[in-house]
Amino acid sequence: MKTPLHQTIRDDIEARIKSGVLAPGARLPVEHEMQVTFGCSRMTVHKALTALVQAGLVERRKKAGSFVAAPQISATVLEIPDIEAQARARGETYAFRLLSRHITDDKLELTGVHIGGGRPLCFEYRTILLSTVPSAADVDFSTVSPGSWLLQQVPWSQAENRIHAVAADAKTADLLDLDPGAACLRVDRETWHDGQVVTFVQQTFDGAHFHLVARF
Amino acid sequence: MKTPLHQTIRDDIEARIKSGVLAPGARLPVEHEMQVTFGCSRMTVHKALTALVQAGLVERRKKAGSFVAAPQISATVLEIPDIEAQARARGETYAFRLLSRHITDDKLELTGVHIGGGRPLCFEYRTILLSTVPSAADVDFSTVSPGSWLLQQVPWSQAENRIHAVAADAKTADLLDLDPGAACLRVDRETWHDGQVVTFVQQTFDGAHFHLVARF
DNA sequence: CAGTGGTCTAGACCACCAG
DNA sequence: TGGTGGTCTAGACCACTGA
Repeated sequence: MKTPLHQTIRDDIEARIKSGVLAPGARLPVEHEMQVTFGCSRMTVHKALTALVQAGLVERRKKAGSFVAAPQISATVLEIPDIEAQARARGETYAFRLLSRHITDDKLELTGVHIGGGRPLCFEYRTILLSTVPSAADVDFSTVSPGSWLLQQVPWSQAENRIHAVAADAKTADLLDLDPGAACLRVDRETWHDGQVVTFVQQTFDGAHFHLVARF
Repeated sequence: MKTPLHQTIRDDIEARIKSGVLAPGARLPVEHEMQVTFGCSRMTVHKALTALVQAGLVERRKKAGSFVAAPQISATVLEIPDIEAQARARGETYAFRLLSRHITDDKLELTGVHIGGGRPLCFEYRTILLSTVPSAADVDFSTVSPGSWLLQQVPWSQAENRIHAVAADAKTADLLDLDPGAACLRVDRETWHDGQVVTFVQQTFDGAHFHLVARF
């Protein structure tokens, strides 16, 4: 048997929940019982149940027991696109074309267009906080995409993405080769590191040719 | 000490990664060493490291060791809105107004508007597969939102969400009290249960007053 | 081949909290 | 207050895989 025992137990219970045999609110056997039915130690049962808790399928309360959790759509995993990686994955060329560069106070402001396969994919407006990333002032972003540069400079930051639908203004429409007023998907991402804001970026995509996918 | 030891270990390593003391690619001590430095059993160290692997901060390879993972923007957690719950959370009244109901073959087609605080929040077009949920044919959705009804009927399904930006057509604009052509955020969600499609829903939101948030 | 992580055991003590 | 889950131990064997 190459599949771990705790995985087998997890799958067994998960199948019973997803098939509806165990309805939401139903009580599961206590660890001591399952230890007997599966013929293993309590730790192994516990590991399986802990995984189910983290998956959101089970809720556990001391003294009360373990219960099938109430279903919830709320939390899904969203794949935020790495524009460069996506373009290259399609076998297309990729380039970042810098449009403007401006320094005010301690902020570096950039605008540019991500180009894949010769076509404009995304308009980007970005500010980089020089107080957090001073070296950004000396980088030539006409050859390097600021996104990938920052990813290497400031690892393991936290980010918040806000997803909007906006009408393309004249400038954006021109750059993305759209009709003015066309519906666009805009992703605003603020990135933090160690409590300090690193960068804020607005990325605007053609709504007709771009969408985000989130799976549960 | 009320915080678990494995949590302490996890936090310790996580802090060193996020502060940059441990850069991406850096090798972590082997479990046997950490067991000594933290003065605990190997299982406890293992539990902490396993949690870090699941969080995507650490990668582990047998014989090679444990390494700080390369940062990745790609995977974030998106909070798919429960329209009714959100409205009620704001202290507003909520209602679902059924606009049309139509049965073709084995599909039930519905359109309706989610209304919160007296204002239209979202236009919804939905198909429910009667072969999967036969009882849906007999439900009066003029009093019950089909989304919440289905959530109770078919627990623990899987879903895929696609997020688009679209221009409001005349009908949608009228229903949502928008100008025709206004940019709207549209969430298409297909729901599965046990390999069978349960429902497909298109929800259209006013882009000016609605956005999605995804945190990492 | 040997170092490393993955898994598992058979116990133990404790905090919590519903009955 | 006793049942339940949360945690932890000090071992053990094994699978994998990189040096």
